[in-house]
Amino acid sequence: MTDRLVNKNMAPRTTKQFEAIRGKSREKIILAAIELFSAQTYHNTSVADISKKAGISKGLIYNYFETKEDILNGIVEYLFSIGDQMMAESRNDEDPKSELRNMIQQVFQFLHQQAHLSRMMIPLALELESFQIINDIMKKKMEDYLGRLMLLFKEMGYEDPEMEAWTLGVLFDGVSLDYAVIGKELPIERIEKYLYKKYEL
Amino acid sequence: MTDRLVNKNMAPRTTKQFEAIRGKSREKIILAAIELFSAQTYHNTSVADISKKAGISKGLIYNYFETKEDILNGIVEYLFSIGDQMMAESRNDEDPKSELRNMIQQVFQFLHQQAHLSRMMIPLALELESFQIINDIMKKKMEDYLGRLMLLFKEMGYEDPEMEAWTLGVLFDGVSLDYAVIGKELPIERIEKYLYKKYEL
Amino acid sequence: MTDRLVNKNMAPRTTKQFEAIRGKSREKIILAAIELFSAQTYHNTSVADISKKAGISKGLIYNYFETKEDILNGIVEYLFSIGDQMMAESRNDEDPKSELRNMIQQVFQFLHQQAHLSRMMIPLALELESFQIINDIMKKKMEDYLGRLMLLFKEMGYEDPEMEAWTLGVLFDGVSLDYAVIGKELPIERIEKYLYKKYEL
Amino acid sequence: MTDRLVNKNMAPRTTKQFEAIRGKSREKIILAAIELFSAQTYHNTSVADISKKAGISKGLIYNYFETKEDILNGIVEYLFSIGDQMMAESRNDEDPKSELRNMIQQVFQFLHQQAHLSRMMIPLALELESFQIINDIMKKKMEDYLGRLMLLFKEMGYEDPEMEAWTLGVLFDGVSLDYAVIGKELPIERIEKYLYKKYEL
DNA sequence: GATGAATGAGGGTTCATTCAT
DNA sequence: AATGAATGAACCCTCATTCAT
Repeated sequence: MTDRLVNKNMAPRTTKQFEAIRGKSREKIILAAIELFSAQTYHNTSVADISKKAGISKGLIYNYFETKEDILNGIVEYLFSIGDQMMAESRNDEDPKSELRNMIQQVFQFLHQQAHLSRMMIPLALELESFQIINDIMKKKMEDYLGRLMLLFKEMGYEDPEMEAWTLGVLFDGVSLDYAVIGKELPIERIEKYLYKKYEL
Repeated sequence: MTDRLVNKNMAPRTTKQFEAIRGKSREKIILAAIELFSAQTYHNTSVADISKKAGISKGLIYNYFETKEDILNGIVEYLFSIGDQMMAESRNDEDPKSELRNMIQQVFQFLHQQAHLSRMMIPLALELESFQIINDIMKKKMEDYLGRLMLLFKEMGYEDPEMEAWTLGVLFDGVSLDYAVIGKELPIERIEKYLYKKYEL
Repeated sequence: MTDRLVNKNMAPRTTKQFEAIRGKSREKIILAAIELFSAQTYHNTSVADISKKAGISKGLIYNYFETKEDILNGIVEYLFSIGDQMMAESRNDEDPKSELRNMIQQVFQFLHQQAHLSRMMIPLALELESFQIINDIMKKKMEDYLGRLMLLFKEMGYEDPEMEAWTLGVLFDGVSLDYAVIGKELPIERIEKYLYKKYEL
Repeated sequence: MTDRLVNKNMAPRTTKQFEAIRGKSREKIILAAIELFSAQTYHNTSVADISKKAGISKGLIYNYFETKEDILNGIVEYLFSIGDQMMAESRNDEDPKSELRNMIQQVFQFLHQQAHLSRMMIPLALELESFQIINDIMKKKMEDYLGRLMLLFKEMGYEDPEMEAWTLGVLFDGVSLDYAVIGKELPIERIEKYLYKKYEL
């Protein structure tokens, strides 16, 4: 009789084991929720739908999230933890032009790969009162992003770097929205190239 | 001869009168729905809410609209009937520069006055499957709009009028989205001026 | 074609008609709830149970009561409107002895006929925090009742009318509790007679 | 010779040790349950609440009790084992007057110190069908108690000792109920004194 | 055209209980 | 003996829609 067998029959799981289980279940729920919220809206997705897609019971979701809305918080955290990583990677301080190029490239890459996320996040961003917490986080991130753009335009010698940054930021949001709405009919590749040319990158 | 006697003999007029009454309740419903959907989302607004705000009974709504979703069609029709009017007025063929200026001005004026409409329409545009009809209409309008812009940029001698038009169109959508989300913190006046300067209008 | 037939096919119900309908449904719900709460506790009775016993749909209950708890308020109001009537009738100012006799008689009559109401109200009275509103009403009624008893004992020349009143009031509650718990095994008739003898009524 | 070695060879002692451990967890559960049921009702207390307050896991509770309801049986047993002890102590056969005084004193002392227990037990006693077992035990105890009172009143020469006993017993229950409901606003000290005076103790 | 009572499916959430470890 | 993740039935409540009047 090995230790493992003894353990199996007599001892409760260790804290570490429980944590591993919890992590896995949590992620299953978040991934299922992202998929469904993107495809059919937060409001048109029931907790039962999520549990079904995640392959778990309805009740278990409330072992990990306090409310359905709380799942959104989980998603936002999850996405930003990925997003932050991505942004950090793009920050090569060589020169402003190549960094700006990187930033633009990243936005369009993101659209190509994760268009469904915009489809999920935009409507939520618009429900101001309901999801204030999410909005606060997004506003903070946006400011960071804009500040960075402004700095780059300043270094590149633009006359009005602030408005230049705003316009580009707004354009990014426009591209996200339009791509989410009309999809492939939006010529994102050509828009991307047009931007490189415009900023001489 | 009283109205009532006339009614007895002249069916067409009666029908018209009915339509006038119908029209009044219909419009009340649409206006109430616009207000509520803008302020608190389609999904967070109940049919009872609409009837209360419109000052009519819940049941009456189903005399004019088959379902709650059908009210959306009504709203879209209503808005476009106004929008077309607006657009026609801006079309002064004098010269492309003043027309472009008019178009930009109109977009920003609309934001100032009707920001809540974006807050309502954007999420709906994103619920692709549910509101395909709305989407089709919007796509058509968008094409008209883009075509017009392209023509103007061509007349103004731009190198790549197609992308120039797309970029401006996308930027308009970005401004709408961002203004709907962050409101007054978006410097729309300065963005507007920046555009006039950029296109030398 | 009579007026009635015309009415039937064309006009909405009058306000009065609606009120009549509402009154009937409301009472059906309250009576069903009293029966069920008495027999199996507030907590062991579901809203579905009530609707089933009342012969209506689950949803309709929320047309008349905001929450399940609100049904309790309705019950308390309903019972007190009956109770007040009863108490008013017993108040014959001839002489204190006959009035006290009436009051005692009433308590015991009530027990005989409505023992199940104690079974419902006592547990609720004990859930202090949850049903504060109900408790407030009951405390007020209790004070009135005690005040009345005190006055009677004073008029009857008792040495310590205040404690005499308290003791009798407490005894009433004890009888209610014990009768609710052990039922017929409590010799209420003999207790009643014993009280008449004790107070020489 | 260490304890562990002893265990290997002496099964009975091992069992005892296990029971000691079992006992500890069992008691922890019961004490936690009493505290919670008193403060917030049986129905408003979850098994999770109990396990948290007891400082053990949810699952462990089901090693000691078959169901949540079964915990109630445990509580009743526990309380009566204490109650019996208390009652035995009060039984000083010197003379009936001092014993009656002792009994009254004990009831009021109990109220002062353990009012929360009434708040827990009374609603449970009223849920007849669910907790029949508990009720049976209580009825038995009640009879013993009443029998004792009757004897005392007989020895003290009262005309109708049976009704005298019932009235006092009922009054005790009324005091318990009212104290549980209105708390300090019930003048229990004065009621207690009033009883001593009434029975000339 | 107009009313609002009535329905019933479905939504979010809780919780006693089980079970692998 | 002990843990807590997992289950699933049940609960309260909402709301689009219907219908008698």
